[in-house]
Amino acid sequence: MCGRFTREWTWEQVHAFSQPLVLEHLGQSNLEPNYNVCPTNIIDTLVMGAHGKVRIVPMRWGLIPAWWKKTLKEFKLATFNARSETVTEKATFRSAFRRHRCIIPASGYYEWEDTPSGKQPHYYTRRNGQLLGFAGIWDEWTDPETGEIIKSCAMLITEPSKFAARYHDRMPVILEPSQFEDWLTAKSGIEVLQPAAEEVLQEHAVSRRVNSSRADRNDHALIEKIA
DNA sequence: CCAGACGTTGTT
DNA sequence: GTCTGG
DNA sequence: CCAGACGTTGTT
DNA sequence: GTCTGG
Repeated sequence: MCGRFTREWTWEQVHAFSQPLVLEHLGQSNLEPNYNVCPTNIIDTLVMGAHGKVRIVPMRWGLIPAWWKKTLKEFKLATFNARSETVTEKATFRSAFRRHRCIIPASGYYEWEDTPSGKQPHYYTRRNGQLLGFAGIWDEWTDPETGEIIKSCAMLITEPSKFAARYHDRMPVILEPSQFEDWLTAKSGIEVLQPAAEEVLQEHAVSRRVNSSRADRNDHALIEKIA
C-alpha cells in the first residue's frame, strides 16, 4: 500500500468530511491541487491543536522516533506504515501511538495487480466521493546535524476488507468522521484500528503511468478510470 | 537506581 | 541482486 | 509501491 | 521517549 493520492481536494472538503471538528485556518491552503504521497515525502496531516481545534500540519511521511540519535541518512527503516497489531509494542511507534495521533486525508490510494503484461495499478476511493481519513501517528525529532525539528508520521495499516483483499493483503485504517475526535485526542485505542466496512470503498484501474515515480503529478490519468 | 538498547514495511 | 528516488 | 540505475582506471 | 537488564 503506497502511492499517490492525486485527486484535488479543498479546505471545504476537509471541513465537510470532518464535521465533528472545528478546523483552524480555513482558507489558508498549503495544499497542492494534485498531491504526490510517497515514502519520505511531505504530506499534510490533521492534528489536535489548542482549544479543541484541528490544525493542518505538513509532515514527513516516514516516522522518525524522537529518540533516534544518529543522522537522517542512517535511519533506513521504512516507517511510513505501522502495523495496528503491533503499534503499541514497537519502540519506534509506541510513544507516538499514546500521545501523538493524526489523520491523513487522502483522495485515494493505490494497490497493484500482477498481470502477465506487468503491474496494473488500481485506485481505491470512497464510494461517496468524499476524502478518506487514514489513522496516523506522528513524532517530533531533532536533526542532530542541523538542529532542525522534524515532524514525521506513519499511517496505520491493518488486515484488508474482502474488497481490499482482491489486490493486497493489507489496507490503511480508514476512520469515519464520527471517530475522528476520539482518535485525535487519544480517547480511542487499538479497537478502532479495523478494516473498513465492505461498502466504504470503490476501485478502478488507472494508467500505468502511475508506476513511474517521475510521473507528472498534475496528470489526471493517474486517477482516472481506464477502459 | 542508572545505562543502554530500541529499529518498519513491503515483496516472493 | 540491490539500492535509490519519487 | 515501482522504475531505474548500478561502472573502472588513469590523469589535470 | 520508554522499556529492560542488572
